[in-house]
This record gives sequence, structure tokens and C-alpha cells, in this order.
Amino acid sequence: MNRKHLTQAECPVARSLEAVGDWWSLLIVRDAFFGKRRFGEFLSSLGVARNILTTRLKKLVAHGILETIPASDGSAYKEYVLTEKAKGLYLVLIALRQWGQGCMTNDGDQEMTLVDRRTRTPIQPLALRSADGRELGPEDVELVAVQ
Amino acid sequence: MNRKHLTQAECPVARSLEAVGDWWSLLIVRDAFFGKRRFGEFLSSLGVARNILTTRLKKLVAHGILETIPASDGSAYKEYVLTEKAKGLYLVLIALRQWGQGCMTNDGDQEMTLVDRRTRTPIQPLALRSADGRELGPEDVELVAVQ
DNA sequence: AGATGTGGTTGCACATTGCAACCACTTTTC
DNA sequence: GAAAAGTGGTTGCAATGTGCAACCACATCT
Repeated sequence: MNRKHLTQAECPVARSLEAVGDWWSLLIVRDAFFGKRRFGEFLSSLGVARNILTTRLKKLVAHGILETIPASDGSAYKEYVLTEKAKGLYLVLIALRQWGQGCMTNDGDQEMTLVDRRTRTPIQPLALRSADGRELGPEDVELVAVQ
Repeated sequence: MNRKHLTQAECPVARSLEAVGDWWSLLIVRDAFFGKRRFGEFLSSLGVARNILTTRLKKLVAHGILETIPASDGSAYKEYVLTEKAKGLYLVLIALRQWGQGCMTNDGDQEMTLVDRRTRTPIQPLALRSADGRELGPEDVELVAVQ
């Protein structure tokens, strides 16, 4: 993972992927959003090898995406919880979910949807919008330098 | 990358990551959105090893994210272009960009921003919204099964 | 105290990656 | 039209990363 190539470091996409672009990190974050906090919970939920999980959790903590706190149930174990910084990642996860549901649907899988907790109604699909609210496609935007 | 664990296959996030969750795929897609089409363009832009690029391009084509077409300049070479299916991924990239810009800013890097091509004004930041338009945080949503 | 659960670390076999060399074919240059 | 350079790969090898199982320290339960 020699991702520190010259042309990459300056792109925020690449920098994000540096933190969460590996095989397991985003799935750990996803489970954390689902309320999982303990080593064993991630372990059984993901089916990842223990040493890999250890490595990933450390990396996520090092990147400030997770932090360890004393266990909430009073036991001596620690728990991994999402930091404020990690909250922004839920948009990435939702975008992935949305894309996966639209384009990678499997046959016999239970359909799940995200609902607003207050109204119990499905959320709006994620969309890119101009300042005046028009929905934009990939070809409608351009990347420019801001001085 | 034994990601075909029992509990994973059913999650659209995991299925998306199956396709684009490895080290280079999303960066290739990003460059493709930037208009890159040729093997050599990706190669020099990403700094990836040639054999890895070959593998990734094949995988992306196999997943229907890229497709090969005869070169647009009339030469005998082929080009890799994004499929319709891939268009949905730009939301993922923008979410990553947004998160990376907010949380992973480096010091000496040129600030870039996405603008609407028509009005030349910055786009709205991506946000999760309820059906009635309220902006929602990660804790405001819940995943439910739809029958 | 003994058994079990939790949260790791270590060692090893295997898979993946990065790197460089090589190769077939195409395009340009002389 | 032959040589040189460019394009798009493939192959082999060394280094790194991953999955798996065993082990271990500590905590908790009985």
C-alpha cells in the first residue's frame, strides 16, 4: 500500500482512502455506526482475523476515527467508539449503500432501508445539488482551485 | 481478501466494497471521472504498478464499472470509460472528498472545490435529508427491513 | 480455586503487492 | 521502409500483508 505517491497526497479523496480505504476499516466504521463497540463484537460480526482487527482498530484510533473509552457496563474492558471526526464518514457509507443497492443487488437478500427516526419514513436518496438546489450529475460539476 | 463472510454478503455496503473497496479501484474511478481513459494515463497519474493496474482495470470491467471502447483518437488502442452504473459512484467520491477536506487537511496543499459548471458556484455540501427536507445526522437514522 | 470470556500477541503458510525486465504491437522519425 | 520510441500489457521474484490457529494475560463468573 504504497499510496504516498506524489500525485496522490494532495487529493482529499486519496487522503481519505489512506485512512479508511483498506479492506476492513470502512466495515468496522459501519458496524460502529450500528452501535458495536467491543473487540469481540467487531470480531464476530465481521469474521475478520483477530490480528487484523487489532491492527485496523489501532490504525483507526491513530487516525482519530475511533477512540477507546472505558467500558460502559462497568467492566474493566475498553470500548471503541466513533469520534466526532468519524461522524462525517456516514455520508460515505450511505453513498456506498445507495450505490450497492442500486447496482449490486443480490437475489435472496432482505431489502433494508434507512428511515428518519422521528417520522419513520425513508430518507431522501443522497444527491449532489447546486447552490440553487438543482440536482447535478457527475458531468455537471468541475473541480477548480480556490485561491 | 476473504470478504465473502456470511454476515457480509447481505449488506450493500459490503457488496459495494467488494467491487471498489480495494487500494486502487476508487482512485482509478476518480481519475476516470476526471476524464482519464488510457492505460498509460492511469499508470502515470496513480503511480501504481503496471500489473496491478492491469488487474484492477480487468476487475472494474468485470464488475461493469468500466468498459473498454476503441480509442477515440482513431488509434488502434483501447480506452477505459465509465459505465452508466459507475456514475452513481461519484457520490461516494464526493463524500470521501468532503470528509477528507473537512478532517484530513494537509498544510501546503492547494484548496480545490467542486463547482456547478453552469453557474460556476460551489456545490452544496452533501447531506442526508429526511423526506421533508430536514438535515439528518448519523444518529437520526435507523436501518429497517422493508417487507 | 477453577472454568470461562475478553482482548489481544505470535508464528507460520499463503496470497497480494511492488518492482523491474521483457514482449508484442503500434506509431513516429529519419 | 527500417529504426526508434510509445503503448499496453505479461512474467518472475522479492517483500509485504493476510488468514488461521495456537497461545497468553487478565477479568469475570460459579
